[in-house]
Amino acid sequence: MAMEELEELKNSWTYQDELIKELLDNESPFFLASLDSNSTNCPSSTDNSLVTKSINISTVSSGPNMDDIESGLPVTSYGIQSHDVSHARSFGLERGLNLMMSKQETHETKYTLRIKTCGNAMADDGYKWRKYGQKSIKNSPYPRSYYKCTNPRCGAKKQVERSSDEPDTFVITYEGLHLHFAYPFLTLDPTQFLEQPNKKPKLTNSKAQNEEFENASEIDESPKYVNPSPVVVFEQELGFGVMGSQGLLEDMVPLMVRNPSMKPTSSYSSSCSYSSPPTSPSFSWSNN
DNA sequence: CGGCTTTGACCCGCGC
DNA sequence: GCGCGGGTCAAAGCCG
Repeated sequence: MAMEELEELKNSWTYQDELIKELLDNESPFFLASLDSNSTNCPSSTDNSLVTKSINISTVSSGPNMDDIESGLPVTSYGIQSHDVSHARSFGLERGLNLMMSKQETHETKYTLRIKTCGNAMADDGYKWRKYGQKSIKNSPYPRSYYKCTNPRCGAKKQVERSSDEPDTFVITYEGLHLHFAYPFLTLDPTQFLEQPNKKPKLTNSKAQNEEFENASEIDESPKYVNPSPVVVFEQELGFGVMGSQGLLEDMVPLMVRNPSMKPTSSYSSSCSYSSPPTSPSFSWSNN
C-alpha cells in the first residue's frame, strides 16, 4: 500500500472515530434529539421507527412499479410493505451488504435511476435538495438539473433530467449517500449483528468507503429516530458501505412519486418539471 | 427579509 | 493548442 493510502487510511479512521464518539455522546448536539425517548414523536424502539418508515414508504410504493426503475446500479430498489418490516430490514441489509461489497470492488459512488412518471405525480424524494445548476444537454430538448443536499454535512448530490427518448421518464443520477435514511433499518439490539454467523471482517479503508462515511455522517434530516449504538455496532460489523447503501436504497424508494394529491410546493413543480421542494413533508418524521 | 431558484459565466477535463 | 461539453459558482431575481 502506498504511503498516501496509508495516510488516507489513518486520516479517515481518525475522522471515523470522532464521528463514532459523537454518535455515542448523548450530549452531542447532533444526536441529542434522537435520544429523547420520552418524546411522543420519538419511539423508543427502532422497530417503531421502522414501522413508521415503512408505512411512509408504502405510501409511495403505490406509485411507479419497481419495474420502472430500469437501472439502479449496483442495486436497484425494493418494495417494502408495512406488514413485513423485519423482512424488509433483513432484505435491505442483505442488499446493502451486496451493494457494499460491490462498491468496494468498483469504488463507484454514482447510481442512476430511470423513473417513469405517473400522470401528474411528482418525482420527489421528499428530502431537502438545493438546486445549484442547470445545463442544456446536447441533442436533448430537456435540460439537466443539479441538486445538492442542503445539509452541510452531507455531500449527496443528484442530477435530474428527462429522457430524450421517453419524455415521461426521468433519469436521476445520485452521487453520494445519506446516512439518515438508513437509521430506521438499524436494529436496537447489537447482538443481532454480533451473532451473525457470516460475520464480515472489519473493512479496511478505501477512498470510496471514506466518502461513504462522510456521507453517512449526515444525520440532521431524521434525528428523532437515530439510535447511535447500533450504528456503531453496525459499522464495526459490516463497514460503512451498508450504511450508505441503505441510505441509497431509502433514497431511491421514496423518490419515485409522492402522493399525487400532495400539492406542489414550488412553481417549478407546477410546471410539470421535476423538482425537489424546498421542504420535505413526505415522511412522518420531519427534517427540522 | 431570508431562503430558494434561475441563469450566465467560469473552470476543467477530454478528444481531436 | 483549441474547442466542446459537463459541472460548479455566484449574483440577481423571485416568492412566501
